[in-house]
Amino acid sequence: MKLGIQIKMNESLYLRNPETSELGRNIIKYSIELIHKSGFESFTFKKLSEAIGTTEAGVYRYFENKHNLLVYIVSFYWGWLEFQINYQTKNLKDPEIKIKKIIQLLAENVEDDISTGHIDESMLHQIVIAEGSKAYLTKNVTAENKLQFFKPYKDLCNVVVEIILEFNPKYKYPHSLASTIIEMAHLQNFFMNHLPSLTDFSKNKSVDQIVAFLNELTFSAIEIK
Amino acid sequence: MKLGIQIKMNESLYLRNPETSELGRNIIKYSIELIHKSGFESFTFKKLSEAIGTTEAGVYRYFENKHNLLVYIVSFYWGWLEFQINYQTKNLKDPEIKIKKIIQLLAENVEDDISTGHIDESMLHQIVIAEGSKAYLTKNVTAENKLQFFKPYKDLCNVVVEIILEFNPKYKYPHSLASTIIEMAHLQNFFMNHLPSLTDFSKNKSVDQIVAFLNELTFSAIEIK
DNA sequence: TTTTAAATAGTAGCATTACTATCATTAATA
DNA sequence: TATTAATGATAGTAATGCTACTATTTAAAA
Repeated sequence: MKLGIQIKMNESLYLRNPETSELGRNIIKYSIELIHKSGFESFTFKKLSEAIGTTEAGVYRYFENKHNLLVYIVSFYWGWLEFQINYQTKNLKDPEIKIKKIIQLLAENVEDDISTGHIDESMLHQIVIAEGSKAYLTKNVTAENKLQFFKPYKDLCNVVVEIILEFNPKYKYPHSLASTIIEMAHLQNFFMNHLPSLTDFSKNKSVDQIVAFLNELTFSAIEIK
Repeated sequence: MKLGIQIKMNESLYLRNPETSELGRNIIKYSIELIHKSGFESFTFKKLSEAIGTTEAGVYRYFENKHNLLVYIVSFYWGWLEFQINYQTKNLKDPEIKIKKIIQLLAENVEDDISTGHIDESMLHQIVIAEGSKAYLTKNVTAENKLQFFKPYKDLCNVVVEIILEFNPKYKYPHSLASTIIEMAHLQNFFMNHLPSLTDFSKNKSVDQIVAFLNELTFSAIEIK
């Protein structure tokens, strides 16, 4: 039996669970490829269905629209990342080491995780960097938030909050700092690669520099004076 | 003679300078209103032209597409904000006070600045919070960056960089910290209003808390040990 | 085994979006 | 007055986003 991570997805994200059929899994697989290759704006269900070898209507049976599909794959990423973080920090006692591990996992380039079969986490990571915030930057945030569209993101944020408070229970802004770390791990990566003058990392484009920046920023903020 | 701030816009953003005609100024004015009201995704040149009382083709004579129009109004905002920052910090000597002033100007709700006539800066501020990052989160960033689409943003970032280095010339990440402050001044505001559990500001929704968070974060990062 | 219903796939179409082209009219300028 | 530039009106095209309907396969019940 093959060992696989099972990430339970919010049912209101889809019309039919894409994990339950070959077509469904292909929708996820090829949408990741297409969005990665040409960006979310130029991505359409028409192009996706042609890539898969099905029809537009076939895709619409699984997802109401491309926005929900984006939220689905982004949510999958956050769920997967939370799993990685829990797995890789569960034996660590020192909250300082845990935070450093988390920052590294957030910022570092992902290698494809074979345990999830058809999903290429490395591509997914790139998508979340470039398109992730489009999941919540819409006029429907409030409605979608009520449907729990952003729960995986919030859950991840709360994992970070807990460890920040473990390090310094008196720190006043654990949630804002956690969301700052998560967002900046991605945004500084995007800037480094596309708008390097907004960062200090232009020389060799290594994520290690982002990790160093975030470590300094985080620990100088939460250290107990 | 009426005193007005003149913000020189990048010419490759438009086909015809919208500042030079009534129709052009209306395009800017009503696009800010419509994007503010219904969001950038649902904004179309058709709807805009109907709001103005012209035709779609009329709008297309000024802007190649709605993306360039978004970049135009977002750029205007950054240019306007840089002007405000320069104006309000020019007599300050102490870099600590300057940084605090900048953070306040970045995070605080903008009141409409009558000196720019048809442009409502308060609405514009809301748009930049919710839609601003869509200006650069595209597959064309590199090409658009070469055309200087993001220069006003970078210029503002550099203003912050200079003052950070004035405070602590040895600080290693002035650019990344500056872009973090700018992005977070907006994103924490968005989260506070729409996804409050990602922040620590849910109670009374005051931007003062964002200012306090960013001040602490910034000065703990750059203080000389 | 046949019948029948459920699930799934494919076809076709429509309204909107994102643009482009043409031509007449008006306003500004030489 | 002639010329140019800006606007307005109208039309058209291709792509997008989505829906309704029809055909086919599959699986359960008779």
